[in-house]
Amino acid sequence: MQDYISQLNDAQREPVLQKDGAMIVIAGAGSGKTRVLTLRIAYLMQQGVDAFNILALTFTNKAAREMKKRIADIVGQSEAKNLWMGTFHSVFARLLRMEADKLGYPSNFTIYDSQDSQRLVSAIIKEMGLDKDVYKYKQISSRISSMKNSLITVRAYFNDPDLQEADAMARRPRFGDIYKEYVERCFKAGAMDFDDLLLKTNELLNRFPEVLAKYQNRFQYILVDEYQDTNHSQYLIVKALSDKFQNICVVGDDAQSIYAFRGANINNILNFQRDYEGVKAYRLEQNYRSTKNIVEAANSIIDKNKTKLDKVVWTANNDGPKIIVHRLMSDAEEGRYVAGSIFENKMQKQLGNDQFAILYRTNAQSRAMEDALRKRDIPYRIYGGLSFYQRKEVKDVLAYLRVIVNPKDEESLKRIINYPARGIGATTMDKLIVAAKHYDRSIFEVIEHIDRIDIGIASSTKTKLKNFVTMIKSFQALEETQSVFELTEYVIKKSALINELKKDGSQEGISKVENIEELLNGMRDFVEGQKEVDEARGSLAEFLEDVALATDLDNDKDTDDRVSLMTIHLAKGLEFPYVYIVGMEEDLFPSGMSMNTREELEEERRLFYVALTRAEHQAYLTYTLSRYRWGKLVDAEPSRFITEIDDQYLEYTTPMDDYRYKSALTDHLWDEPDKSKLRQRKPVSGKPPSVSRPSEDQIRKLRKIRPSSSSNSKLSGFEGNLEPGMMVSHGRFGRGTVVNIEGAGGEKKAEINFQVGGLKKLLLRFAKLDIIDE
DNA sequence: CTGCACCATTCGCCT
DNA sequence: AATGGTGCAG
Repeated sequence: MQDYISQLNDAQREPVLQKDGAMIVIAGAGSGKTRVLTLRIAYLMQQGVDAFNILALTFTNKAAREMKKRIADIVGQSEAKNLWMGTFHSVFARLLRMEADKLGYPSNFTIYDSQDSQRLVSAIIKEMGLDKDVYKYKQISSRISSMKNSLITVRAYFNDPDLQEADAMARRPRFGDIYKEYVERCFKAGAMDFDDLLLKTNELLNRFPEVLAKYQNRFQYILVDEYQDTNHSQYLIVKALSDKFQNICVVGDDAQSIYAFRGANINNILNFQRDYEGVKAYRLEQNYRSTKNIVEAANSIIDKNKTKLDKVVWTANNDGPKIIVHRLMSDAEEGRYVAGSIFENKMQKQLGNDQFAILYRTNAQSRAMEDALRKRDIPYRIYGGLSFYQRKEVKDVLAYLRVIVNPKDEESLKRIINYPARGIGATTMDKLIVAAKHYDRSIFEVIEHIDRIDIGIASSTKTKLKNFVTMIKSFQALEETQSVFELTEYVIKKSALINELKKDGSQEGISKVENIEELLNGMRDFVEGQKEVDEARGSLAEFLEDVALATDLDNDKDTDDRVSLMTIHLAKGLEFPYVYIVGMEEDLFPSGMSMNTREELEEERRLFYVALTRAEHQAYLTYTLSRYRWGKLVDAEPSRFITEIDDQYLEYTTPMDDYRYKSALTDHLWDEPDKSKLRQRKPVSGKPPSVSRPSEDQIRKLRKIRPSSSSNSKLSGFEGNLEPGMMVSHGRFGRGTVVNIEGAGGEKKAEINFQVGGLKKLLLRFAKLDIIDE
């Protein structure tokens, strides 16, 4: 243990050795935060803290597994096994299963993925007879999701005139009714969606003080990784659980906050110091990952953002090569260039494929890269996109399994009740849904008692329904004795699902059968793996939960030597010697949908920062002048992010005359004044930055100490904005404390706890507030 | 009820 | 480009 600790630098060592209390570690990219987290946990255990009393929340399950392994190396496998470690979603799914009955849920509740949620919303809109062009199910579903992430329950929604008015203005006055029906249907189906896993945890902890106490006592030490990407719901869970002991350590980097679109609130990290007593703040600023050139280029990018904590990442590494900027005519050419460059680098430097990553903003961009890599016979692996478990044929098999575990699962039942076709069509389903609503039962229960009710279903159809139920029940009986693998093999045969697929001899059909075989192989591994790990039975329910919450990164086959292709979001936390960031174009990166507000643009910029800082040795930026989008060829122009990098770190490798030629075809490029620098080729020399650690004086100069109205805000970074924790005064309500800020622009609202009037939510557009300095 | 064919829609990042 | 919904013939 001492060996490990002595290998840390001073900044890393301090947070590892501080056993108790609240602390925040602001960790720059590549500064060794995983090491700090790992060693901190190991150190805690060595100091006598029981593994059972430690909760560590990580960003991916893979990160949790790896950390656990490293901890096991230090403190021993048998101890490390008892740690609660995983993503928010998987940890609290596990907790909810143990306490489900308190919330009226079965412990074998189903987890709806976003597709399930969307299908249900879509069905509800249809059933309610609403216009599907006005009520778009994806939009509605995502609004429900953001409600839940902000802990706005159906009741809270109907208690908030502002929200209802907003929906009325958006011409969807029935949103609340859809939301209500959706929640009820999920409950009746014994299903929780992703957001419920957090929302229901909050509900559990709020409604049952004894449950809260139990877990507060259990989780005496809490660690949260990637704290900058927690949403309000997650924030409250952490707050509640850590409230008693206040031994909380959060780690993160505000500059890498890239999940606002799914409710992450960067203020959680910016304001952490106000949430706990005597918070110790640590900064990890030395980057061990990348060359000086990359680190400083990345700094020059993030410097353009206003919302950030003050921190200066530096490195003692070599300068390294400049970032290559290369322009191409089309996305296909971009693919060829990247594949060619990878090929050359491999040959010249004798590198493996796994030294390279291609990063893009959207999954759709992977296609051109794939084609080019295939032509060059370069092995690659795509992460993300349509994940294996979301493919139709795989989901169908899983739907059978889900119905076996939880017959109330409406979405799965609807998927399989007539697949393969067994004469139970839409008309019958409609009747069943109406009946289910009428009797307040699940559809499956209605079918079970189909003989005893008259809902106008022909007796021949009733027989078919009864056969279906009998089949499912026979599967259920088998679940007791058979492994997941054996059961599934039986199910796909007996349900005739596999025959249905085998009938289709097309290329597609064959690949579907192969996918199901792969699923079965995965199950076999799961069964074996569970046997090895501990005596957990490897039950069907556990398998389904793993599958529901698995990210594509979790299925690590990273032993094989392949080029990695993924979105920048997925790349967070990873590193590669050579990184190609493709599609550096306006409207794509930054995304056209994120250029409306400063906040959105800053998030895109952080995303670019994340992308660039994945590179250890060399980064390439490519952009094209035209690209296929939505099946059409559209013009493109270089991303503003290229020009935002300080020129001294870049090398433009595209010949100028070439550019001029193409630009004549796209005249508007000449009109953009600040694109002019793209036409210059920079001299290769450029002054190399100093090698030593910057002096305190330099750091002070580099850090932008920003004025802040609050005195305890060493880490605050906002300019003149209203923030939680501030004291304000209002003409009518008097003095109060800002509890929360939500929304943006004209919709921006502050939740304020007034000393006299209590909690109020005010639209900043209207509210006349004065900030009171302490 | 089934299956096919065509039309329309949508098109970000993720658990 | 790809998926999902709708309409029609059997």
